[in-house]
Amino acid sequence: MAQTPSTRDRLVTQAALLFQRKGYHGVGMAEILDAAQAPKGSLYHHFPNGKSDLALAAAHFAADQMLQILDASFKDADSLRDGVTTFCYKLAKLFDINDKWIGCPVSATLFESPTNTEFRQATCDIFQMWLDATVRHATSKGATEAKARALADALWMTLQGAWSLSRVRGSSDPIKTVPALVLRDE
Amino acid sequence: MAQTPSTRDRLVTQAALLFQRKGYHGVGMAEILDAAQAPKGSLYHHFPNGKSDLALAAAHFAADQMLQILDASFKDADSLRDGVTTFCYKLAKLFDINDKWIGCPVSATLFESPTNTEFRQATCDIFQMWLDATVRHATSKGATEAKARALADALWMTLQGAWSLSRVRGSSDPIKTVPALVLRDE
Amino acid sequence: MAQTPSTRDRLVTQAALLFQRKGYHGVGMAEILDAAQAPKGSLYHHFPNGKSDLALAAAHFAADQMLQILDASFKDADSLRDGVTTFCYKLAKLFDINDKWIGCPVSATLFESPTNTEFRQATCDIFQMWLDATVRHATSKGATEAKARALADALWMTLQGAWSLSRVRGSSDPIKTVPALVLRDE
Amino acid sequence: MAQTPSTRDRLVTQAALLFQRKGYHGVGMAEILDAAQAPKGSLYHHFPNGKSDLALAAAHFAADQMLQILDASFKDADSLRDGVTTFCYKLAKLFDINDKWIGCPVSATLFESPTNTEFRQATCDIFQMWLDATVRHATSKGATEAKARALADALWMTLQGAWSLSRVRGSSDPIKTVPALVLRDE
DNA sequence: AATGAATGAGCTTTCATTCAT
DNA sequence: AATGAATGAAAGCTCATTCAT
Repeated sequence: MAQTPSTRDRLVTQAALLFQRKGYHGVGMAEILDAAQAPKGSLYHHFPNGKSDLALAAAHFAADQMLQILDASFKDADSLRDGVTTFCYKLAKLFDINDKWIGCPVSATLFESPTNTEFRQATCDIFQMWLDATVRHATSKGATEAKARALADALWMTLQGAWSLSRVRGSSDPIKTVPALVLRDE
Repeated sequence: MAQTPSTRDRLVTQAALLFQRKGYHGVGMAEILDAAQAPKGSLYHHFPNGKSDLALAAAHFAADQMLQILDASFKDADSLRDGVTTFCYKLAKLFDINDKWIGCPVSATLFESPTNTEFRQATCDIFQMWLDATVRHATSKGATEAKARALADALWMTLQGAWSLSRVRGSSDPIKTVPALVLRDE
Repeated sequence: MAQTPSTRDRLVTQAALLFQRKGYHGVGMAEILDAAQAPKGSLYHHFPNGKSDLALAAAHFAADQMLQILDASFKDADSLRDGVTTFCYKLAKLFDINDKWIGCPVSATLFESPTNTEFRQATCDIFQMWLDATVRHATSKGATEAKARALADALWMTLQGAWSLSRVRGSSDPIKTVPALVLRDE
Repeated sequence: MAQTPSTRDRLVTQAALLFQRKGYHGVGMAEILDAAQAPKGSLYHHFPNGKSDLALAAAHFAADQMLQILDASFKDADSLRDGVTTFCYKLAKLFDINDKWIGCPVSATLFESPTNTEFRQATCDIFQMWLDATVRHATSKGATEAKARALADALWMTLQGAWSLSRVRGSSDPIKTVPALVLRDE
């Protein structure tokens, strides 16, 4: 049943991975096309605005993946603590199997320049989506609305920092310390 | 008494600023040369290895600046809480006067590609320098060695994330929440 | 029927001519692009490795031209002496109509540096191709295999030197003395 | 008694070697200065016209060396054949100890472009100097003036070609065949 | 939807040279 | 005689994009 992914899908998948590793300006179109095994000219059919369209699509794709990991982590969790911990350890594993060098798939992809408002807005929207989902999961595990919001904020901010530190140190340990840091009050 | 800075110094200063805003690959040599009012050919006299040498020098320069802000914040602080808070608010102000779009000056400058071990090592060294200084300040304000270490780790990791979030939101608020997050146990 | 040559063909032709006159390092890409009336970016579409790819293509193109001149010289020749003499005089004419400043199209193009093994191997292959063809023509005119080999060796070595001397003196006379030098035993 | 060579001498020696290996355009001033351990700014004191002056000095220096080898080869020679053979074998040895990649020190250094008349004239003068010396040695060994001239012409032309072929093949064998080729009539 | 050639602005870097000291 | 900083033109090459088919 496993179909060969379409050219468009391959482009998005590979772009997401590459941008996440080397940043928007660190990846060239040729590299993406090569990784996706896509012919040179076909890109602008799928993404009329070229690289920026592709980056946005890649960021949204990666954001959805992240959301799925979050949902899966909380689905079978017995507690808030359990859900957060599972989520962070899943991300730590993802980090390890990606050469210990991936960061937040969205900020790595969409931090392009101070003046790119389209990218900034998209990043903001995605972060809000993640925060909202986290709040939902936290309240479903018994947290108050206020506590859920505070936890979600702390979780995602700390995760951003943990990704940076993990890359620098070449170890997923910082990511694994996130639950302890954000759940101290529990 | 204020002397005109040397060409080399102007290059480092401007490069530090630009890399911090747009990342290593997001800044071209021409842009740096232009900002530093330096002629094209003179760069490779001071930095034989070109852009990468300049980026390393810029990162170390920015790292020292950060250290000075840290030292100044703790010098007149009455307590650990006071020092951390002053430090974060100084950074928040720095963020605001820089178009609300600067991140960690080191990771923005030296996150180039997974395989660049020289950059990764330099980043690691600078982070350690920051952590060591923070531990020193914390113990001098009465914290135990263990507590000082834990605080330093949490502070710098959370700061990394706060910078990201502040950029996304166009507001220094996330940076200002860092003290509360890392000092909850005090 | 004469079609406009393709961009690729124009690049190869002009590159062959320019390299032959000024050597690999003496010709810039801009000069070749200009001579071929080709836009800057198109070169790396046809020659992904840039200048070195183009030089190899140019050398092979020039080598084939040389082979055609050799074949034509021997085709209607009544004797070995006749073929060799016709060949050298054709080359002398070519030298004269090229500002009296062209050398061996292959060594001028591919003598780049001692460590460039790819260029050295290509040069070696082309020389062998010329030698083999010469041996074939010589035997077809009645020479023994051994004599044919000795003649081919002497011819091409002497020709190399004659080109050098002709350039220095600004006269095709040295080239015209080659038949006498290599056919003394006939 | 062995003095440290002057900066000027070191520049000429190293330039001669480098030009001979990589050609005039294949060697940069920085490379020469580095090889000669000479400070950047001092070159234009010794060679006001820069690279071209240095190349001319290097070519003349190498030409004199060649003349000394020629003289030494004929000084103790019992016959014309003996002198020519010794000379070629000395050159073959020189070729071998120089990574099997040196050519005529003069044409490699001074073949710059078709329009450089100063270089062309210098090359012509040096070749004439070599030819004259060879004629002198040949007549001193009993050859007639006419025979001596013919031999000198053949010797130097064949040598030029032999150097090319030796470089291509990475073997001094072609150089060693020169005596046989030019002395067939003896 | 797909293709490969074309495009020229832009990239980082190297060039031979000149300057003030 | 020597020095190292300065200089900008030019080097070879890559860029994201567009075009005709």
